[in-house]
Amino acid sequence: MALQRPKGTQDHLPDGSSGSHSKAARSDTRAEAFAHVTETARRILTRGGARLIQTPIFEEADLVRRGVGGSTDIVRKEMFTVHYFGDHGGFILRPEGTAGIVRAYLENGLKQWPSPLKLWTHGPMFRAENVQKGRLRQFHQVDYEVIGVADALIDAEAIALMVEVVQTLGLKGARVKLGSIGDPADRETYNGYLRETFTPHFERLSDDSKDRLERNPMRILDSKSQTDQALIAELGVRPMLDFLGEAAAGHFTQVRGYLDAWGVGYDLDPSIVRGLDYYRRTAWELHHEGVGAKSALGGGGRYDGLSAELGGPEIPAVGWAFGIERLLIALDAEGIELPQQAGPLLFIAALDPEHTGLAAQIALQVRAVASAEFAYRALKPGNVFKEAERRRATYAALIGSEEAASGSVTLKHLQNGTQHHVNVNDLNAFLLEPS
RNA sequence: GUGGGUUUAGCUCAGUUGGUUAGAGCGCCGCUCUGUGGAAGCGGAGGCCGGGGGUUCAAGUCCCCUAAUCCACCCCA
Repeated sequence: MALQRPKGTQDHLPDGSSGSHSKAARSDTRAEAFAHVTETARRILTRGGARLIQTPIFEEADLVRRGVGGSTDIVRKEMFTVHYFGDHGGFILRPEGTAGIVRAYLENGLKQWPSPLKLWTHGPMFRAENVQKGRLRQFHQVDYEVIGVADALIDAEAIALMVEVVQTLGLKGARVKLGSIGDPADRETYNGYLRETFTPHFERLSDDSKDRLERNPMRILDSKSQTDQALIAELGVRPMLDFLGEAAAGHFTQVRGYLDAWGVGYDLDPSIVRGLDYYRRTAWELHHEGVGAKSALGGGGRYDGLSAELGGPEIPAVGWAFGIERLLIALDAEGIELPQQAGPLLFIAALDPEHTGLAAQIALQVRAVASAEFAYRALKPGNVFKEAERRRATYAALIGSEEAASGSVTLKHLQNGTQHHVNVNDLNAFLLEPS
């Protein structure tokens, strides 16, 4: 096929655009379902005081490398770089939202706003990954960040908000997996412990885990290899939570205390490892069985170290993001139908070509108070209703010579079948009456 | 980067052991229907069978390459 979108991208089409209303477009490409997710997130997050922020979808390469972390797969092999003529270090299509938001916070002096500053955004992210279920090269996230406060109360609020967004959309099967990766010193201690523990048994590790032992030993713990899991059990490997320092342990206890008190459910998961380097302490993922191999809808955590890493002052922060495509997959798996754009309140058509302009004029008049569409050409009476029905209109109106002469329309409510002659001057008011 | 499956109309799919002009359902357009919709009937448009190469008298069908897509590994949302 000559015309083909780039690998790992999707067109977001109007809902139902495959032709029939009974057969929806593919669940992961419905533009109106997407909009419903972001609108729901906006409503919930802004109620909590979050302000909308939008940052560029490309950033300086150096910002992304330092923000995400040089040891991550994202930086090692998944970046889309932007080249152009000129003497410059290059740009990168953003693989996640946090680094750009923290950059904007520092660059624009947002620290003078009341603290903590709660921000939210949504938009496309880019990773040069191989494609599979719920994994795209351009995907979309809803992103929430709270900058400026280190208190555990803020972590707990962030988790509660994330859960509220997906539950408000109707999702039932999502579970929070909660852990803590401690402070950097704690993690260093723990990684040392893991290396000491596994190195004598190096040959028994899977090939992937042999790699992990050097790069990121914590990854061994959630390996899918049965031999790895058997070895972990046999050695009685202790969890990260045992190695939390006093400060991190206290913080984690507080987070859990708030969630318990508020009735926000979660599963304690000591093997939680975040993919990005900047995380500290609280880390969590939101999982759902419907979304494929990795089952993660999204994740979040505290990243008190990022600001300094980017060259700013030490500023504590916590945030999360979820993938909109993955959320739609999960909703689809639960059979949840999201609302799509409603049809017009009025569809109006003329019976004769000389009145089509009048029909359009009336539609324009009605648009002052409601949605209205018109037929661009004259229709036979039967087809007026057929066309109105196809557009899912509430009312159909037709104009023949009698109506045109008397300045009225014949108006029919398509659901209950009631019909009236309404003067054009009274039409707007009539349409607004409850039917 | 690796392994496996798939690719025929807008969508979901048939297509015999290779053999004339490639089919169905839904959808789309029109007619029956010039003052009343959802139905039904009839008619129509729409395909270089993902792309390229090869075998053959003959390829949607067999072989090779390639792309996309789906599932999985690594890893992430």
